[in-house]
Amino acid sequence: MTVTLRDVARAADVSIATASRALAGSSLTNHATQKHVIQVAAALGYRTNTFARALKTKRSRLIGLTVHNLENASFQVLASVVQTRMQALGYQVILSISADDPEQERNIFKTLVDHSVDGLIAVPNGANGAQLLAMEHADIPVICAVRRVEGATLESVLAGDLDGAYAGTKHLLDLGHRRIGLIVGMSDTTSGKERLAGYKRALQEAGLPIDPTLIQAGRYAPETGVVAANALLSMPGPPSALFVANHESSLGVLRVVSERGLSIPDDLSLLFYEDSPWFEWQRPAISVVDSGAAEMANLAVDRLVQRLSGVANSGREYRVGSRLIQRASCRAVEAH
Amino acid sequence: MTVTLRDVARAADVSIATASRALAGSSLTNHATQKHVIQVAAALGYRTNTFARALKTKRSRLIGLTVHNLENASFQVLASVVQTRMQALGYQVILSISADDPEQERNIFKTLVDHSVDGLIAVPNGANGAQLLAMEHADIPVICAVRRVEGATLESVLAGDLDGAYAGTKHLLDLGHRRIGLIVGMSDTTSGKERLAGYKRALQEAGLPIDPTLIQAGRYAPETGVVAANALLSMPGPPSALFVANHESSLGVLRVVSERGLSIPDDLSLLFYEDSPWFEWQRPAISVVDSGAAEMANLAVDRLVQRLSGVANSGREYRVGSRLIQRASCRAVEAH
DNA sequence: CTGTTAGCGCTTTCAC
DNA sequence: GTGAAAGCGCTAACAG
Repeated sequence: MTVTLRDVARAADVSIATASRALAGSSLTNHATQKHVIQVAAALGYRTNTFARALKTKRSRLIGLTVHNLENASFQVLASVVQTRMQALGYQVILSISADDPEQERNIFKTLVDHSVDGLIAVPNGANGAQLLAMEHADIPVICAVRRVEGATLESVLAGDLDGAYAGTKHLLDLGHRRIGLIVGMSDTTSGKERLAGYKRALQEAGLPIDPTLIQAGRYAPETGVVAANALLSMPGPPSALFVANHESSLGVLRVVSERGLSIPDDLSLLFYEDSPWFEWQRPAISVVDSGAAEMANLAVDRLVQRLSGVANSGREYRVGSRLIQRASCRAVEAH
Repeated sequence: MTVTLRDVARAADVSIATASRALAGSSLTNHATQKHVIQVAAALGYRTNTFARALKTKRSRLIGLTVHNLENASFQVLASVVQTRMQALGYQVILSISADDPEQERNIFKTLVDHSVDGLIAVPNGANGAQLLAMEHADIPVICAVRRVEGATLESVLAGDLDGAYAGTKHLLDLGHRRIGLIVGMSDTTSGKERLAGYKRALQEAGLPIDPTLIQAGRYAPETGVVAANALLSMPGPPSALFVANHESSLGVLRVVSERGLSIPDDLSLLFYEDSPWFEWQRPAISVVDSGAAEMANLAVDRLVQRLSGVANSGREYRVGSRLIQRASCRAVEAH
């Protein structure tokens, strides 16, 4: 039924080994033979059996991609870019969604190893570093994207979160805001920690005290936004600006703003983190610290491709600079 | 290095065949042997080689998933649901992005066959029906989702687009709108055609003429929205409501509305199609005809699971009913 | 430059 | 119930 290499060899009147070589375009020089074999193979509709090949060569031409979810705009971009570019290079990508859950992630990695992926691009949870290191040890290159694993010598492509949060906070400060609410990720994540640090640095540089009640850290989820925004906005001396450095929570914040009938930026200035196409066409358009998702994705692919071609693990961290994009959701206020 | 079945067999002091059976939990009855083998395997850290198994059994435990893009909220949901549920069933999903391009899609299908996927859930372009049929012929179940392929006997899980567009249009009509601009997909797509039909039917039932200048069909892309909205809004007698039944173009429409400084719903009523989390928290919140992406995704998985378990191709079309969700972007106007 | 040969690790008849 | 043995389709020595 399916046509095998043997059929091709027979039809082309060469040995099975020659057929294999011809199709692989290897050290073989005889153009005539090669051309002939290729032609015959095409005529027969031959397609090489990926399993037989993988069983022999131990490479699958499959790569793994793990993200927390597909709601986050950065992860959407990552998934699109990785799949499109790797496909063009002859790799297929196995997509997995970890929900940022250590145990699910553990299973995912195990399964990916079972499927002998040739490489992995992962937005890691942070708790399964040993497993990732074991993959590297087994010669499966791993590139961490967006998040990294503390203490593991893994190549990581990250955003310039500290600088980004600093720039965002400074922007708000320059506009005259003095009480700036921060909604951020948990401090057990790279981005949560760094963005918080950037916020604090900007405040300190401005000689302002850090008011812990103005800082709300939570999971990367919409609910975090509603809880945090409500807490912040219900304070006795509520902030005049909200810096939402927790992308998933943006939706929740928008909801609270809407429910409270707040007018942006008159009643409240809003600055988000990680751009999304929707932010630009909100009314008003929402200013944002863009973390460069597409650039990170491309860099991650570049690194993986390098590693796949044999380059050793640099163990290095790459950073893509953040950019403040001013739109219409932040207004200047009288400093008091 | 890697521990194989043979190692397990040796360590458990049984034949390799017995080991295989024990692990597979097959017709073997001797519980003792089985338990022992399983224990030994676990102790050794044995993991079955998927390629060797696939080479032998011709099933890969891999399924393909093809979507046009990951910007469309429905496709995000589809991808999330399919990957999460199939993973739980022990399948991995190979994600591919076709960009709605027939040629790319052709290659994707070919590659998926090369990787011997056990099944496929596809948002088809429509032009590669023969290939899909060939897959079915090769015993690879194919489930079309969101879109179908004209004239091919493939199971398809679709939205109730005609009824949805009818309900949406009727809603606008009931609100008193008489000139309703429609932005829709091309008529060579199921959804484009059906939504247009629903729109027309509602108009006809209301005894209103169909003004072709009020209908803008285009690709599923943001640009379509800007071109179409500009065309519609620049007309001598512009529509008082826009029914954007082309999800990808919503972004473009929002942009035009924003650029023109139009106030929603005072200057213009807006009704979108296919819900997105962002629509709810726009200001104003945008009314929408929700096509039930999650329900479609789940149904598609259900169907695939059935087919995978041996159920024959029903060749049937399944429809998930649409639902009108009224929010704040449509207002009543004086009928004239 | 090309053919012969030996498996990759597993499942699955077929005997016992 | 369990073992022996035959490959699945391919690649990669190793000869020639």
